[in-house]
Amino acid sequence: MAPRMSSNEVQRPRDKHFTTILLAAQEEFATHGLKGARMQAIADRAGLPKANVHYYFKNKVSLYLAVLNNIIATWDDFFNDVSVHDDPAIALDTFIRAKVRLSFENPTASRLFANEILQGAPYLSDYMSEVLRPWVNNRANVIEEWMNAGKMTATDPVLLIFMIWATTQHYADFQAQVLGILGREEYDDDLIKQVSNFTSQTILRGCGLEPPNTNATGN
Amino acid sequence: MAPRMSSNEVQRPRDKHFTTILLAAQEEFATHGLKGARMQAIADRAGLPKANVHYYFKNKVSLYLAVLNNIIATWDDFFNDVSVHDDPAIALDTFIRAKVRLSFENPTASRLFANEILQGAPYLSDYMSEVLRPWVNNRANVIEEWMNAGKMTATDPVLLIFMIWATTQHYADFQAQVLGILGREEYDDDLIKQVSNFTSQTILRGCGLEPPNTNATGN
DNA sequence: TCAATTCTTGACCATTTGGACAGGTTTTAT
DNA sequence: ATAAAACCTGTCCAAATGGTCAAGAATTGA
Repeated sequence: MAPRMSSNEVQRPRDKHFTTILLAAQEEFATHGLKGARMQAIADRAGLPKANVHYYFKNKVSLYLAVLNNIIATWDDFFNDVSVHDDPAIALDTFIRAKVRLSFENPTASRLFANEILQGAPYLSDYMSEVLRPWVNNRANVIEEWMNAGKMTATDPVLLIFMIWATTQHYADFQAQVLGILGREEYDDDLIKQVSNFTSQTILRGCGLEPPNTNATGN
Repeated sequence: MAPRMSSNEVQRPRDKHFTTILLAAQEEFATHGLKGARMQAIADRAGLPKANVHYYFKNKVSLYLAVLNNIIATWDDFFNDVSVHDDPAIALDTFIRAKVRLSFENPTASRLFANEILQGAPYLSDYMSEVLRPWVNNRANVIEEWMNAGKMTATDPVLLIFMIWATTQHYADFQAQVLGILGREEYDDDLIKQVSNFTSQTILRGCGLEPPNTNATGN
């Protein structure tokens, strides 16, 4: 899965192609899924002959897995560090805004995941049960303690996390629909701000929290 | 696209195969998208030889379009009939619950749409701009009048519709993820109820509305 | 009854697709 | 300098795939 490296594990300059292919594959897989993706299309996106792609990646599935792992490794969630002692309004507001920004600025990763999950998450079932599930439960506990402390309305914290994911990822996964309905050609900073504000305010209010001052936060 | 019919336009018994194929294709396209879907797989799902599928549908794209049109024709939205004179809390609650129910009980249609939009909605751009866009704007106007009348908090009504879509469809499109995180094998009525209540309550509160009594509505 | 129409399907074909590979070029280490 | 290692790619191939077709079976209308 990784390129052959010299014994001291230092990446060589040539291995930039490795990254190029990974990104090209991410785009192709994100729009067409595993079965729908074409190795030739990936090679074209990368600007390389197909045989060169096969030099770096044994076959389509291993390339797909490399892309998935690469995305997962990149994720470093804001919400990780939040604890009971933090202010829930600020924590959730920060989390939501970060997710919206990610959706607008790096939609392909989100789309690739969406595609994988639409197909029944055949290559992510382990990740789901062994990584994501514990993460969600852990974060849900923090939210629950906020609720127990009377800092916010008591509801299901897991469903709250689902709601935040759904609303924010929507702008990555359904970009074509959003743009079509808004009658726009592309996303711009104004829309990010608008969506961030709306989403944060509506969800926080929905949890019985007072949204932090919008003008003060500035994004 | 339609099967050959006798001159008086009455469907023959044999044309049940038409529907069978349409449903089989819907499942295959929902999980693998247009490019990823295999005609043989559709034939297998339908329990028919591939050549028979081609008797009813000229080629893959025309079958895909037939499925899309069939789904769109099926949709009859609760929220269509709502007007300014209705109570926003009841109208939105009803809308949200209907969408949740649809997501849980007929997820394939939602997934097929998700797949199409992930690919950039190449076969739905007309539908987006000529049907969905007017619909959204029209419904947004109703919501806006509620806001102007002080019946609910003033925010962006279009983004509110997006939020409702996103949160409800999430349970259809990301079923594999939801089940994986909840550690369940399948959806059940309890979860529908739980999700309906949570989603309705949180979004309504987020709009400054008092959610209708949960126990009274019964679903 | 019987001819016209509709439906069914095994066999087949052209193209696409994932992938192998050999022979060559470039880089690296000594 | 030179051998070893890493990298590149044109060419090829077997399998998969979308789609055709002709011959036959079933149904229909008169």
